[in-house]
Amino acid sequence: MAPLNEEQLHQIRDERRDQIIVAAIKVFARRGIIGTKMSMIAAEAGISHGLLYHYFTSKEELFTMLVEDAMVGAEEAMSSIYDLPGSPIEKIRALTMEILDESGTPYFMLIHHARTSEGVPEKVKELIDQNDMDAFIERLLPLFRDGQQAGEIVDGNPEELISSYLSVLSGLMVVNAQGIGGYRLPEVDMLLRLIARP
Amino acid sequence: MAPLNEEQLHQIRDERRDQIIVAAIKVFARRGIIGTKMSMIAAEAGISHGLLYHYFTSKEELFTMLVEDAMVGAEEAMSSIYDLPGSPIEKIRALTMEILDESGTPYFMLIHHARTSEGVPEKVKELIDQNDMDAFIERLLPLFRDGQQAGEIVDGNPEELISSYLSVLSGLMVVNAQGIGGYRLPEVDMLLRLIARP
Amino acid sequence: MAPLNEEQLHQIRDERRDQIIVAAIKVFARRGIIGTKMSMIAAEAGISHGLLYHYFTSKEELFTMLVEDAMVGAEEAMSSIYDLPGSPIEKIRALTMEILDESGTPYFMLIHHARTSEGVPEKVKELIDQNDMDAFIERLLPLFRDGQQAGEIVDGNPEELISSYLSVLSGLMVVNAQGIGGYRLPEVDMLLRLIARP
Amino acid sequence: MAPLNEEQLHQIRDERRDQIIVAAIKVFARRGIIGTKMSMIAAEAGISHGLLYHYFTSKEELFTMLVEDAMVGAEEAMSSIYDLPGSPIEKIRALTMEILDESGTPYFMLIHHARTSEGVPEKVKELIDQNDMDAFIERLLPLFRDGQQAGEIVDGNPEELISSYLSVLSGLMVVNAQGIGGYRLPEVDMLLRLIARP
DNA sequence: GATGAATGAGTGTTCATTCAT
DNA sequence: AATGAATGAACACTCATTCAT
Repeated sequence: MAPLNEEQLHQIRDERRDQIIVAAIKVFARRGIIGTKMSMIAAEAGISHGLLYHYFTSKEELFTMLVEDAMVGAEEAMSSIYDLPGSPIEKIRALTMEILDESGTPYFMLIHHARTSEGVPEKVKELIDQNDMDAFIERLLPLFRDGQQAGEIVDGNPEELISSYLSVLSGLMVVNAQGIGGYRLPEVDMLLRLIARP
Repeated sequence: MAPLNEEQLHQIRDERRDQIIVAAIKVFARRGIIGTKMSMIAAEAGISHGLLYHYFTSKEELFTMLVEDAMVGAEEAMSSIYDLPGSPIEKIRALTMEILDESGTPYFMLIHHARTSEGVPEKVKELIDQNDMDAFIERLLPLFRDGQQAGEIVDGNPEELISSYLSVLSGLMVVNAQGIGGYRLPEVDMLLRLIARP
Repeated sequence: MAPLNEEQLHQIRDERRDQIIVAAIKVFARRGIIGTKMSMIAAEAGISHGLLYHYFTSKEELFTMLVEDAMVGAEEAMSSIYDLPGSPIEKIRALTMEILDESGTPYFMLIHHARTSEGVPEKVKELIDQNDMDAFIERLLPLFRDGQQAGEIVDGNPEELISSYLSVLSGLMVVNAQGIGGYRLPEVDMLLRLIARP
Repeated sequence: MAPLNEEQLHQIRDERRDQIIVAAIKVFARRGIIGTKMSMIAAEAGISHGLLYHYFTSKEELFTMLVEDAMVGAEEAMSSIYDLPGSPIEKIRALTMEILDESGTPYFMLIHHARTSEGVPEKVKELIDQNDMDAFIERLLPLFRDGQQAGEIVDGNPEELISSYLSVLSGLMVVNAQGIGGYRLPEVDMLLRLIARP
């Protein structure tokens, strides 16, 4: 009796959801939560604003979901480097390149906006504050320790090294995110000097 | 019945203007142009929101003026290091500390917001894009060249070095500006490794 | 391949229509025309909201039709008491119980909402206003006259007696309709004191 | 320095508040909380809708406040009859007339809507459910007991008598509230027969 | 100069209704 | 006939800006 079978329906829904998500990441990343109008997302996704609300209950919910996804994605990226071949410093080089790679930027922008904007549910901010940097440090600690023992990485408190290094990367992503120009993304080799032993 | 003479009135005007400017920098820097409500600035300045409009025609005008001032101020800071004693790298160290110093942050945040926000007249954005980084490079070029010749600074295209270095500093200011935590400001010595010869 | 013959289709149509009508009465009676969403009716009827529009052109049309039906039904109930045995006051007692009986309430609520809501076409309101009470008075007039002559009913203008009595009953239905509590449905004997000679 | 002194300001505020309250009661009473648009209240009060929000945070808050006020007012009306001269039944007659008087109707409509509508904060519904009828019964109990002892009021559980009687009055107000006609407000003497000993 | 009441354009969200399948 | 994705008009609420005092 059903005019569209279960599967077709499911497919449409998934397509639309993805359309919306892609559009939303793009707009949110550029403009933040306050600067983003639902109508912008709808326009970017090529649908009516009403349809957004078939898929997401509210702007807040949509943003929150994206941030959570972004955090999972960031952590996965962080973890994945252990599977890579090479010495610690080479792994860090690979990670650095992946982070600064254009495709990853929107996720970091999302997290940045989540941290600094107003309209974000307190719940999300706490989630980010607690999770974020500490979780990343946790992940990278073994790698940096190895690097220090191997003499590839400068001495000093490894937690501080990691958080400093990640802060630099985050900052670069934020200022570079909008292609609006002016800033320059340093070469990876330059960035590695922050932590690499000469 | 004439309660205030010309001069006193003038003085009040200037005082009020300054109050507003200080308050506006503070709020704009933290929240950006969209996230800032005129009422917030008024509250921060301790005046009524109506009075704002005696001094500035609009939110946009106020923001624009602050950005322009900030750019002048940043350039002055840049220039002033030539008056400092010490080797090139020591001057850069001093500049770095000044930039990252809390008091300077709002100006950079303003410029950052001007670059990335919507409500800003295109005219201002262009002004910033073209002026900003190039002007800074111009200023610092002699210093970096000296450093390279003295063997204190790594080889390579000095313009790229400068813009990379300033991009890192800008990024750090942006992610650190809100005291919201998570990020860590690296030590100056660590940052200097980006450009200093070992 | 012709899976259903004319008659079966017709039967389905009628069944669906009835499902919708029953559901709509229930929801409209409780929540009024504004408070009722088409999706509520669809859910109550166990069908999709899209299907509603195969059977009724609009919410307004559906509501209007129900009200008209309700008025016919109410008038029939009014008339039927003449077939009952017993003295006038006993007939009125029976009518009172039937009206206040839970099953009859939705119809009166519908009429009440039709009278007081906005979305209802003015045409329907007028219909109700003119028809409603006067038609009922017409129907009951012989009964009340008989009762007065038999000394069972208090003296006075019978039209006024009837409309007052019916107003009391209507009011009680309205305030009791939602089981939300607080109000109490008086005993029939108490209500009859409004018109019965002691 | 202040352009309008404290007192003038206060007066304006009070005037506006009252304007709004009067307008809101009128519109809410007629159309309920869902059927009432803020723009209707603004129009009725002769102000812009924006100004409503200088005085009340939200539609819900406005409605809630009115209901609370109405309940206080209703209780005061209830209590005041003890100050009246006359026998119990005469006091009840006076109360009945006051309740049914046109000026009191909006308050009861408000309470009615609060009880039956959807958009009402659960908090208010509970407040009403618990308070409302029981509080009224409490107030009137001594009076009805006196009346029964004096032989003016019929025998039977006085709480039930009171709640039945008040339910009848409430119902009449609801069906009569909109001047839309059809219904008839019974004479006080007729209503008193519900409880008065012949 | 100073205040805050007042306005209205703009944004998030809901829901009746349409339509491809 | 039946479904649910899709649209857009309507409404609550916010906030930059104006203006009487």
